[in-house]
Amino acid sequence: MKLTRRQQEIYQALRDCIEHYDHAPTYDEVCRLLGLKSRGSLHKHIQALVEAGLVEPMEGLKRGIRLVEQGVEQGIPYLGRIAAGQPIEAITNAEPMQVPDELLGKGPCYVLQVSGDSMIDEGIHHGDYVVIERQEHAQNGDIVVALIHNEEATLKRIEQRPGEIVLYPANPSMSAMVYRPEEVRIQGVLRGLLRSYT
Amino acid sequence: MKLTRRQQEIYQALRDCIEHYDHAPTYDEVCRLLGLKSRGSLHKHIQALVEAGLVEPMEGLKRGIRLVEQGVEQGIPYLGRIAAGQPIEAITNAEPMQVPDELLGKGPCYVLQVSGDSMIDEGIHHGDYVVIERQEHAQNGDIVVALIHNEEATLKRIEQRPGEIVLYPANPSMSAMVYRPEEVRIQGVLRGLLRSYT
DNA sequence: TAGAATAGAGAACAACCGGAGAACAAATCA
DNA sequence: TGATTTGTTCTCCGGTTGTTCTCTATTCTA
Repeated sequence: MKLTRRQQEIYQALRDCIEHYDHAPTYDEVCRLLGLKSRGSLHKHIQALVEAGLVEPMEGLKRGIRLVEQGVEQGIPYLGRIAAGQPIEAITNAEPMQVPDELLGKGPCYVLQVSGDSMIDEGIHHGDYVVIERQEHAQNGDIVVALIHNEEATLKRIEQRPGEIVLYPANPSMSAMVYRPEEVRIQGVLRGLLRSYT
Repeated sequence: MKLTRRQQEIYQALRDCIEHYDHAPTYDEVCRLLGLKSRGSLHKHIQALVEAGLVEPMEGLKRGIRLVEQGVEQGIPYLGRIAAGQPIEAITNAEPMQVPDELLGKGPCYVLQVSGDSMIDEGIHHGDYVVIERQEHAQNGDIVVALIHNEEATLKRIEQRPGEIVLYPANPSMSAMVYRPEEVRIQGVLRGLLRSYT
């Protein structure tokens, strides 16, 4: 979305205004500051800025005009290695990582680095980065991040049957594990994979 | 598309003008700056620049004259599937693809989609995207894009011996191929891999 | 030298932009 | 609660701005 000249002007004025004040200014205040006599006119401009992603839309609830924080290309949080034996939420040190849109799911995602070769037959190697969509349910056959006994996180293919959950590794030297449903928590579903050869 | 002398002049003036201003200038402003008295005259020149891809077309909207941003955040060119049997340079339809920095080499790179399962034991599957750094030499053991007999491009692990080049697939049902050095051209080295599970 | 290509002037036009203001509903205040 | 503020939606209007057109002058070329 490209801004017109007036929209740029107003965005600038808005930035200045918001630095000076420390509360979110109302339409009337901004109108007075810009010499506008009609809230309706301002509203059209603000609307354009909202669509351009520069101003927070106010869903009827909050009042005052707020700018969106310009978090420069945040990326997806990288949460460390999997098979490290702790729940995903527990990891706080989440530095962002740039991931192409094609590898993302629809919902919130995070990135883990794979440790071990338990999924080698699926082409998932030690050291690969996997993109995981955060969700607590999965379809049978999905590859999921599963937290077992609330302490060990692992990447496996899942099969959910009445009364039991089977986690299949993809490695001939390892065998499938069967759990009771309450022993396993799904923490996300595999959506993408990245590998660096350098 | 070739520009006339006047069109080049105007393009230069436009660049300067846009650096000075901080907003997109209107036709009238540029006319004044160039000493033109008619918008219509300028319009013809701008139109030529739009067709040359140097100025953004303004699709009926009135947002002033904007230059086309060159090269910023373009992404890596996606050149199509490998094993399609044609040299990489021959492909012209190169739409950009966003690739994380971690997967890039130092030099210019491109992206191919893998066709076939000849590298399955290396965890490279049919449909995966590979990031290739464009270079004509490789170290033994590298996975490279090799062009054979100037017509068939393929992704293989390379072993260069005196007088011969061996290309190893990573698939038990396929065997290594031996070529004379002049039969094989290296077109790039594997640097990264992307896979989507959606 | 005739004709084509290039440049500019100017008029006419339609679409867009920016603004005014009224009316309304929801949130907030007294 | 009732009154006021505040965001939203709507219509209307005038000026700006991009576009299109015709006409003319100049330069280049065959």
